[in-house]
Amino acid sequence: MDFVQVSKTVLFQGTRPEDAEAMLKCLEAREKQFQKDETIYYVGDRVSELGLVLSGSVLIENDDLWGNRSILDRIGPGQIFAETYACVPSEKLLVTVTAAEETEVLFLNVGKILRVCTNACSFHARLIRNLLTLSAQKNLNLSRRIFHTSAKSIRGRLLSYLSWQAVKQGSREFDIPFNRQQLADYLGVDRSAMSAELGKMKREGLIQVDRSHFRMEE
Amino acid sequence: MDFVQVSKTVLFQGTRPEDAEAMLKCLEAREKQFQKDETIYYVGDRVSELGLVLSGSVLIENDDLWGNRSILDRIGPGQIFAETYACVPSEKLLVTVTAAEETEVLFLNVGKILRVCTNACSFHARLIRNLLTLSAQKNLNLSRRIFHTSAKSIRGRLLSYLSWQAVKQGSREFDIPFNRQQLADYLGVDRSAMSAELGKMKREGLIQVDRSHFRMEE
DNA sequence: ATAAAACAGTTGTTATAACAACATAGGGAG
DNA sequence: CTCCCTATGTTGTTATAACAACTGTTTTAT
Repeated sequence: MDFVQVSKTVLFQGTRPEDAEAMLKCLEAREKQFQKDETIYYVGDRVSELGLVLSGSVLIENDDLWGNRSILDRIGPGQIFAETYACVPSEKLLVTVTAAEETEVLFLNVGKILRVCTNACSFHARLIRNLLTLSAQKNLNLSRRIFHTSAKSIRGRLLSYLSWQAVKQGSREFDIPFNRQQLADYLGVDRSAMSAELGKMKREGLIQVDRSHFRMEE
Repeated sequence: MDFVQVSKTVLFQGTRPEDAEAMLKCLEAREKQFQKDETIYYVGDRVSELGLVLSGSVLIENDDLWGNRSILDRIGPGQIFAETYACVPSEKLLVTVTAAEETEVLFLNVGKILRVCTNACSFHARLIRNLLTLSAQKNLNLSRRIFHTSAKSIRGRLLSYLSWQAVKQGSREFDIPFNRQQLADYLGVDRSAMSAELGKMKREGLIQVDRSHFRMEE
């Protein structure tokens, strides 16, 4: 395994490669390879290990009762998945995780991470801190999404999201990291209806739009 | 301060009162009292301390640009608030926190919790673990809410929520912890429209309902 | 340079939910 | 018991968004 690579992941950042190596031993991490479209975790599973993507990528998907699959997220190299469930092992997965391509995953038992290592492996603290930070950040992302989708109208949702972006980027003029379809999915609305609403807002002089570039008027 | 009480809070659970006492010293916790309606944290603030409610309760509210205030949550004795923001101190608060009544709050600096205590105060580990578990649980709650509100129709949202309750409670027949208004708020729909939809589903033989008691038919 | 694919905007129709206003039922308190 | 208050259900109207089908535009690949 490439410990330099591991030490640069979101979970291990701040550790040195040789520390990462020691930690993986101590944590009895196991590595596994998946073929494209292979399922890694099934909806309804209970899990106690988080997954760290070493190469390739995995899809977090919502397969509903009628067989419709919608993709919620894509996790690439250096990112982790299922960490929330692994922190609360009693909860069943609401999602399915599959390999988007040929993928190598490193599984880490969160229980072991949390238990203070008897070998006085001091890096656990760092790992736990990283985990907490990641969890908190995810939390904020989820809260924000709920926030921006709490308005009933498309316009309300757009204004909520765009105002936040303006504040965040510290300017009335800014770019957003979504195309139209992605923004519509994020806000939970129909793309064409959203497009129409953006057009109306433009005509009313509320905003200026060009592709992913926006400007909020007074 | 009552250390027995503190040791029983969500954050300190699993510690002994005498440990809690040592930890509070070590963490330089500060206690503060608020009058009813006094603001504790303002929207837009950046914070590095989480709040532990010792007595009374606080409201987490969303005050929008037009002055409408909607209450997102109420945090009572033994519960914590602003912990997510305190874990990511660069993020501005999306909400305002006010005292719902006369309230005592203990403020704890998360940075200090995360830094390993030089006094080899071993209880930090416990605290951090509790914090991580709380964060993960909150995460799951938020994810679930997004899940249940991702359907476009009222019926879809109801089925998503009710099916989940049935699975969670391991029975087609179960009670939910909401009244109609609360459920409507949770699902982000109009109460009367939801009531109508429940009636229709009842007539179609999909469900049986009596107050907060539900039964899902095959 | 051209074809193909992805992206974005437009329009008309239809389905659906919000909203408002009211009706009814339940559950205390006296 | 009956009055009151709250929770819940009902209905009709209106506003709004979804949906489908299409056009035009930009990007990418060859």
